[in-house]
Amino acid sequence: MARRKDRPGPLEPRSEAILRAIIEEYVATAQPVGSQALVTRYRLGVSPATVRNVMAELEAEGYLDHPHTSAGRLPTDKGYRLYVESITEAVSLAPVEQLMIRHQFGQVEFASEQWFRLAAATLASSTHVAGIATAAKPPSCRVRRVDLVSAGPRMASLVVVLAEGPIKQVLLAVESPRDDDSLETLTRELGVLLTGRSAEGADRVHSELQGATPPVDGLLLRAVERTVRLMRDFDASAVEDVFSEGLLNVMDAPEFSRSETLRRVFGVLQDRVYLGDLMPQLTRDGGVRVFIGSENAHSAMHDVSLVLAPYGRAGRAVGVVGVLGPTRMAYPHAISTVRYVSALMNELVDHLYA
Amino acid sequence: MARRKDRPGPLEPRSEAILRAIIEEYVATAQPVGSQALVTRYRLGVSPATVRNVMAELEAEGYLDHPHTSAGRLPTDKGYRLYVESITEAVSLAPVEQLMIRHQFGQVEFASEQWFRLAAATLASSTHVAGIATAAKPPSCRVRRVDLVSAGPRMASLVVVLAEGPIKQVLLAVESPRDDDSLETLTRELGVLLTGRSAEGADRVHSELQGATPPVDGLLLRAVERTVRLMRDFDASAVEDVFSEGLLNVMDAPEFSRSETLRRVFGVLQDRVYLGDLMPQLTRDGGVRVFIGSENAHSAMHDVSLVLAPYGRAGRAVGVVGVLGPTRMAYPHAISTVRYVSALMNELVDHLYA
DNA sequence: AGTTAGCACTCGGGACGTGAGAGTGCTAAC
DNA sequence: GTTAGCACTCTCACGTCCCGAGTGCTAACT
Repeated sequence: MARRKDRPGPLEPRSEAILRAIIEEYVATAQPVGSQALVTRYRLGVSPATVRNVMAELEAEGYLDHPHTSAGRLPTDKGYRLYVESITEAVSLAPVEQLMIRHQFGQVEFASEQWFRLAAATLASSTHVAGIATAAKPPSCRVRRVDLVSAGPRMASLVVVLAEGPIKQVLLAVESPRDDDSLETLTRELGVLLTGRSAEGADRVHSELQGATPPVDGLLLRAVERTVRLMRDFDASAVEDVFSEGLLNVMDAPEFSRSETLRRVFGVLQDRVYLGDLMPQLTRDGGVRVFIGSENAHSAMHDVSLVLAPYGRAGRAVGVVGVLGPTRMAYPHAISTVRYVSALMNELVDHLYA
Repeated sequence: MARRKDRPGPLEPRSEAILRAIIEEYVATAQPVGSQALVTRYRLGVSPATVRNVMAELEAEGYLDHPHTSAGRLPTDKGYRLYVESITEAVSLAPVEQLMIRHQFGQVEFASEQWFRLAAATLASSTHVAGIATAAKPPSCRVRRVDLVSAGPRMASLVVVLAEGPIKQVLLAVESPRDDDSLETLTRELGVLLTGRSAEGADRVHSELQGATPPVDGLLLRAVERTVRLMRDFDASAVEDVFSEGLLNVMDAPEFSRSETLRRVFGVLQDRVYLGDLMPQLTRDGGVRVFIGSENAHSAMHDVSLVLAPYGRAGRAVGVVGVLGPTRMAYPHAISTVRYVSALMNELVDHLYA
């Protein structure tokens, strides 16, 4: 061997071509692939014996694995990683698919819950794995408007519209019945007190009201307090709602036909914290990021890969879209689809802030 | 046989006891159950041979089935139906479970999205099958409040608060930039025009505005038009959002370990129309209703059962809660849990309108 | 020196046969 | 009407066997 120096540096082109072929074959068949099958199916211009030698090397360097002696090879996470690195920039989505996706986005209310759901569904159907989308969320919020409306004899509904779009609603118990006029007055007072406030600002208002003499209306105070709480909650989380579609696609993969692992994966996914922790990485370099198997922080995710990209406007509203599938995933297509969808959503959001 | 008249009327008590035992055994084991196993495990006071005779009868009458000659029996949908009829009123939920469920409902915002999600999740975890809940929805809506707030240079967010709670939001494109004051004015006009209107009322307002001379502000007109549209959509659908949790629980059942059917089931479920069609039946007689396998209208649901109950206040806001699982389901527990949860939700909603 | 043909070896998995076990239906006795 | 007895059926688990795909190694080839 020429470069038997064991430097982990770049592989020889031939080795890389073989690794690539193995991965593509394995992704397609889910079967360990052997040297014979490879040379016949891919024009490699070398004999099976040579392929075997290369395979042995690749295995020694940790790119391939070997379920048992007389079985073919399959890629390790490290192997996938190398493969993904080599294709990330290259691939772009077929124009037909671009059109189909773009068309779908025209069908629903922009930036509504439907919109995010659609993003996830589109990714799912286009890649045949699970699609994920989080609602776009600004890093911090201000009160745009507050409304207190009656919701029954003993209940009032507090509606808080935050800058950049999101709306929050909670019910408040009303100890003594109020007529609509009284609520109207309270709404006006709330508006004066809270409009334009950040969470901290609202909190200061709350403190002042608490100490006020004479004491302010109890309902007013509680409304302010709830507003503060929901704003704090909002600021604290890095992502808003998580929408996922096509989780069943992943179930189809033979490696998951049954297992308990999938259920754990879904659990982790619904937990907004996990995606939230990824946000900084994603927004920092902006493009599509791939997390392969054991590269995922959470152990429940060690058998799946995530292909994620941020979208939105830094400082205004940002979210994540992407797909989740088995590590044995069609990365080129997944990456190009995610890239396209995120770019499209960027474009649409940009239009909003143009 | 005494009553060999073949009248489909009530079974002899002994036959029914045996059917009951078979169902309970089959639900527990998912294995066809044989006469021997039955007599040893349940004190039936008769010999296996007798049980076999009864089984043969039950099979002839369509309550049992027979995968192959030398296998045990398993219940048909008709068998489950009889069984369910015989237990529906009887069972009530264990006090411990009641407490646990009640406790959970104290943890989240009343009548929020979280609340419905919780109902589904509670049902799922308590019954180990999938839980379903739809958001409570009044049969028709009126405008409680309208707000138009800026959502970027070329966008405005239209927020419509409907009576009985629900809030709708859509984005409107703004052709020429508006300052906040101008939107404020529009909001006031919208309030005057729409507050208290039903969908029809709002539509009339829209018609009048359309013909008005001089023509009214284009954005105002569009805001009214969108309000009408979303109110119509709201009125048209019998159920609002459908929340489901624990779909994976169902996947665990051996009969579904893999199959395509489940995916179709989930698809149907997310389609609000299906549950919507059931609403009239559910609200009419108010209690828990069970739909077993082929009793379900949609063919995709022929392998699963639904246990559903309405909740809410007729004329105000109503929704559905329930569970979905394999026909081989622990009906007594499912029924009692659904009944309890729906009663609890009723209680909480009643409190609101007290 | 790298490449390749040849070859012995290893496993997994499908085909096959077999026996045990569970279950049935029928008949005849209780 | 119930039950014991029995012959029969079918599934399933288990062992055996063998084939084939695949490997690693060595020796020859370019």
